[in-house]
Amino acid sequence: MQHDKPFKVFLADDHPLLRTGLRMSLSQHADIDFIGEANDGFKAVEMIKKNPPDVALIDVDMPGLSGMAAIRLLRKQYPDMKLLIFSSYSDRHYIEEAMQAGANGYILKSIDISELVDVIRAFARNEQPMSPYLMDLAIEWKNASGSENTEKLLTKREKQILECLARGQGSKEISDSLYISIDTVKTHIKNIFRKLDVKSRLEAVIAAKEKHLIS
Amino acid sequence: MQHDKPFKVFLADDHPLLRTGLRMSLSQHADIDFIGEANDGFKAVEMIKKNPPDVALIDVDMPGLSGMAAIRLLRKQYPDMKLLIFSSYSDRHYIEEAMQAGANGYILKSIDISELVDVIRAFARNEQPMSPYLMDLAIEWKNASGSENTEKLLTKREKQILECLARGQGSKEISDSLYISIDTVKTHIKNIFRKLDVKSRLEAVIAAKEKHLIS
DNA sequence: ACGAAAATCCCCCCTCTGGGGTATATCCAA
DNA sequence: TTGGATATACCCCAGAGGGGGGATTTTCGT
Repeated sequence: MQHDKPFKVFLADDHPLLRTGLRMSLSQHADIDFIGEANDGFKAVEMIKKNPPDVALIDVDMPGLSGMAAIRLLRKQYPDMKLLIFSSYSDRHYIEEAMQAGANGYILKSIDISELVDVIRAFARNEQPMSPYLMDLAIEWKNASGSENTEKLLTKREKQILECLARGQGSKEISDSLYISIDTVKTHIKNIFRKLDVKSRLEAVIAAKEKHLIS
Repeated sequence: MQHDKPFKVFLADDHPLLRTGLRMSLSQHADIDFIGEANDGFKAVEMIKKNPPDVALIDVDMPGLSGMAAIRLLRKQYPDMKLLIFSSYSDRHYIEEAMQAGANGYILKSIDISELVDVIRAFARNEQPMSPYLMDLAIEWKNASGSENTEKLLTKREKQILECLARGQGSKEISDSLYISIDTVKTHIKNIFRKLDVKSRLEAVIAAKEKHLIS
């Protein structure tokens, strides 16, 4: 491997200290070339298009364009680029969302630097060092058509009403703000309950938040 | 200032890359001595007690002991140490909680490195470079007795029942799980509503989450 | 030991919620 | 074009939720 060209690595993260940390850490490895960094999703996409890396580490939580959205954009244009989500949280739903957006991996920021370097190398070499957990998830989606499970579960109107519920609005308030009958609101809510398998507004909001159907 | 002893700076954060970034960045400044780092609140408190710094940057979101809790512990023992919360989010309630816990400042991780160095220097020199926003908040607490507003607003039992509400439990379920009458539960809930100035369980949970009274 | 705060329980009353139907107009894809 | 999904609206009804009291015991700080 030492005789190949160095891997080109890019980082998108809005924390200057963290970018410095990676820049410094990777500069000690001759087989890795840290070609650039950005502090938001838009700049990341722009820079990556000008100078495409082999591996891109992309933070989920950035101002402007989020990491997820950036990956969705990049994946269309670069089917083979290694796009790795770089996140603070091991939330199951984030991981699922990332993989569905087209990420090749999901890396926690609490990772040790030496391990991170190994992971970057492995991805660059096409070794796909996925954790067993991520493997399980990937398999789940392949057969269970998981995307529809939460994407198309609720209709637009139902999602809209769910947002109202999450704000604590009552049926009357919702019917007033949407200019529909209170009975219609109740019907929608009943359907939401059935689809989410819950028995109260509060449970519905909790379930929806867990499934990232709402803010 | 160049003739004084270097400022001793400590960092607690669970992201190795970020720690490396700060270590590297501060190593270029002769007037700053980066004396140590920890990846969780417990280790941070322990290390700080062994070798107290002048300025400690403490991440809010760490495994084990949180940054807020660590600051509460440290503040008791070191009234003059500059304890700075280091956070990704500019959530108003986080900031309030941090200041109430005894933090001297609240620094966003998106800060530029040069600016961060300036802020650390300013705090070490006792200059208190607070943002106008933080100043306003500080003044609010001084006269409005803000600490009691959310700290002692709800009794233990009420907080406990609020937790149950946040899980979506109904009055009957709560009365069963706490071995009290359903009327008592309803009384507590009525008191919670009055104190939080809301009219429904859902609103209560939303308000409580905003005020960080519950998870 | 005292008084205040907290926790417990009960009453009445009315509205809202949640579950069960049924029905119609619309729209979209097969 | 035809059937399924969607959005709309209505009915009934039991039970939970929410607002107003009042009362007792327990806990806790001074």
